[in-house]
Amino acid sequence: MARPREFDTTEALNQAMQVFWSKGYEATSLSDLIGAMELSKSSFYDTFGSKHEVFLAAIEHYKKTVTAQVSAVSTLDSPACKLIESLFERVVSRMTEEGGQRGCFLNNCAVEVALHDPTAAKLIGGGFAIVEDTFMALVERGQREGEIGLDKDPRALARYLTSSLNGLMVVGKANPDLEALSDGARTALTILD
Amino acid sequence: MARPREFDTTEALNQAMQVFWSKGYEATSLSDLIGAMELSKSSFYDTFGSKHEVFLAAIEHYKKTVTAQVSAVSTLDSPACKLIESLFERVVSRMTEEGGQRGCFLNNCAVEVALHDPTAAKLIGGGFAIVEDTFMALVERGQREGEIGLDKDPRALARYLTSSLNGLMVVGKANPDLEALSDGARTALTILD
DNA sequence: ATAATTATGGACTAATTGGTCCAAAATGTG
DNA sequence: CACATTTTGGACCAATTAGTCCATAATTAT
Repeated sequence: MARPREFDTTEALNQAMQVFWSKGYEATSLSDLIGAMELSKSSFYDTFGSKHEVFLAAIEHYKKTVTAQVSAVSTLDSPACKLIESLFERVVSRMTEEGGQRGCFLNNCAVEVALHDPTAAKLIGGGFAIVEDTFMALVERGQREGEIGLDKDPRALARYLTSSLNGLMVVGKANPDLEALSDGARTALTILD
Repeated sequence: MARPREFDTTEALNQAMQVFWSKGYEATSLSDLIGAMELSKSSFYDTFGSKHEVFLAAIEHYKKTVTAQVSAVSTLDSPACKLIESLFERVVSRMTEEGGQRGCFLNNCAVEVALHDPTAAKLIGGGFAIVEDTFMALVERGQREGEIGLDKDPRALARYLTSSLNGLMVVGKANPDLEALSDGARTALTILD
């Protein structure tokens, strides 16, 4: 029987990503996946191959959607520093709101699987690179527009911002405290002055 | 038969911690544990109760050993800034050396289980607090000794340093690149000047 | 040496894991 | 309507999961 014509592979992948994001790779079972993706086991293996392949596809999907959104921020025409600040603010408020403690999917994957899954590690590293490049573009713009001192190395600053942002999400997972995260974020951003 | 007199509960716990640290909670099986701990399944359940209880005990063990070492750094009598720098350097060099990509156990646990295991989350949060308090003590000493400006809020700075340090380890997991991590660390520390 | 204690290996669950396979059923096409 | 295609549910698989239990064996205390 032909798969119902309205079946949406991308949406299924999105659902898979949500599950992996919430539960982690190991803790996600096949029944979790086919439940969320709303397809049968046979179709699952037919279309996606294996749990691991879906996982890799989910990482890619995250990069194409969530990470791409971050990347899109750099095209807005507010002052660069404001945009950087807004990225940090968004993370802090997401981490402290009800049910927002999933953090960043790339982040979670990096910690859980990078060490034992080189294929995934490469994809994840690519995702971090997108974020880093976004920050670098913003820093360079900030320098062009005179907000950020020219003495600063854009690449180093971008690397710093990337790891700082991820640090907030990790610490926030164990202790999603608004004051602590705000302190961390605010202090991290003083470096731009 | 009495457990061989030389049996060392603390050492067994240490071995358990090593496994959890390397593989994560979900990916660690019971046979992994009893193999590393060198005891029988029956003794395992007899002495430790369950996989989950051993996990919690392993977190505590980490706090008592590794985290305590970090904490001990604050008692050394080098200049405070030097000590803070050395903590960052240590993380960067460990993350980039062969087989050092396990990162921080608390960090890994926070990401993998904090969301679904409140008991563990509390223990982990306590571990982060030890690190934060260590940084705060160092900052305050730095201020007393005139290295760090009095305009800075020690608590906020400590929170910042804690999340920065953890950020380096997360990013380093996916991409253990010496230059990238050094950039991140060096930039993070410029805030002390 | 004997008795009391205590840890052990291994048999045993019941459930779940990821994954395969196929006959049946639904669909698209002529 | 009939034919080919495609997806399905569900049976099935072997391996593994965390965890229990007990008769046996080793140790300690008397």
